[in-house]
Amino acid sequence: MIKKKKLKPSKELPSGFEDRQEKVLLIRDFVISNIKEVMIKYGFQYLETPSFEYTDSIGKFLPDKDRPGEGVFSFKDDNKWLSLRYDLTAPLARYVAKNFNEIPKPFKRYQLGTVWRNEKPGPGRYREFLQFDADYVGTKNLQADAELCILISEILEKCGLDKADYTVKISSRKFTDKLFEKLKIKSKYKISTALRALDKIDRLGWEEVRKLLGEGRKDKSGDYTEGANLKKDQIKLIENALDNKMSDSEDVLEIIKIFEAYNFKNYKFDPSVIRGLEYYTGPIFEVNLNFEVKNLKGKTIQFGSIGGGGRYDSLVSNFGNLDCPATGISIGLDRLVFALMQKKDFNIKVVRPLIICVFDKSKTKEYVEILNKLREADISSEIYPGEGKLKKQMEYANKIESPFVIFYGDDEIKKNEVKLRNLKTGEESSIKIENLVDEIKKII
RNA sequence: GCACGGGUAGCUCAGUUGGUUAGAGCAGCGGUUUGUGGAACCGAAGGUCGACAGUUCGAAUCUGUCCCCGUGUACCA
Repeated sequence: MIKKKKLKPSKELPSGFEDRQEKVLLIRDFVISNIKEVMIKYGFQYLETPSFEYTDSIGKFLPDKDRPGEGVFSFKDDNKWLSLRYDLTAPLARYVAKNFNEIPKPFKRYQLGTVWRNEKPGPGRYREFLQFDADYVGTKNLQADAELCILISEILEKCGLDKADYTVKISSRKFTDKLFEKLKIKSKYKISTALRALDKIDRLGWEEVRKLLGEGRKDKSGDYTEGANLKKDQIKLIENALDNKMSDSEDVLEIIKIFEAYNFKNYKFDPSVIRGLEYYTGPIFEVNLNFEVKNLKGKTIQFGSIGGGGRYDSLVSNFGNLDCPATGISIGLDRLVFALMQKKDFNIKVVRPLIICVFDKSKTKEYVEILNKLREADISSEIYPGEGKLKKQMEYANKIESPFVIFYGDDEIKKNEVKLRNLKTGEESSIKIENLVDEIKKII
């Protein structure tokens, strides 16, 4: 026999995927319950769509690639390409197109769901994450856009953030369209390169962005990025237009008016908000946090936005000849939770069971009697689920941070009582069986 | 994709100019009272040093290729 190397399965996670543990999940649940309350208050319907869609219905199809739409996870099923959704907006558009006659117009829905992106992960950026999405479909009324910004603020404040902790930035695709028109910049390449450069002002600053608008930029690792090759005076004019924090874009002005009617103040017009290039057609928004966020090693990181959105008046019409304007906003919940945990001390109560120690397996019936009394009173409890000596059972109780351990051995059974040990203080007390539930309810 | 850094025990890491059987701390397992945890002590166990090829009497260490991870940068509907 030839000895072959045993191939062990890898215990590593695919890059960009994470195990999420209880503490984080409980805070995420808290955020989700706040979201649901706010959405009900604002009159939205709850919707769920599947994780997979046909590839051509969730994004652009790239016919020259063997694998459709780089950036999504796809596989071929029965000769048709399927992909995991990369956001909740495209599936919504598909849903609206499919159910166009049945749904009310306007249609307001919210959705919570996992989305997947087949991209290189980075600090705080995963390839699988939970997204929250709220959309108004079938209305051009800019009150919808304004309400989205307001409702996001309400959610954030419900989660414990102050007004100073975040800013809703708004702009409009029309602002930059107008600007480039004025400067007679017509090349699509130049416009998209310039937009991407402007999107980086927050992170890189004007000095670097000027290079990206001009000839190009070399980053500190030595990598070179081609620039938009604009002329110096054009760059200057762009800079001036963006520094002048007043919008000349009608949709932005109207939204600001609506904000005033709602007495909503925590917004900022910021023309450097760009957000993707493809489907937004009008107002765009972005939600930024104003406090420092540290990574797991304690290093302060550029956290970027936790969410954003905008108006996409032509997305639904891609599915057919449907005239259907829409606007939406989304939040990356995992990122929000990560930041919230650093800002606020959540004393989320993690419930741990009381443990009934096992002295003798043949006494299981007696243990179960105690267990049933506790569980009937909704007290989290268990009979020690492993095997081993009392020492091991105590170590287990300690490790899972159980509040109390119950001893119900021969001595106690004879006296019709249990011994209760407080794992924090080490105190022990004897309690008659009939008083057990009441006594425990008192101290827990 | 591009650039730089890194892959040694379950985890965090050390390993000197290439030299016998590759080390530590923590965790885990057993014990120091078989009815008492969080501390301490003792003991045993745990690794084809990311993969493959090459140089060499000899490779965790040098060279090449590939894979994976991290950071920056680009892309991101």
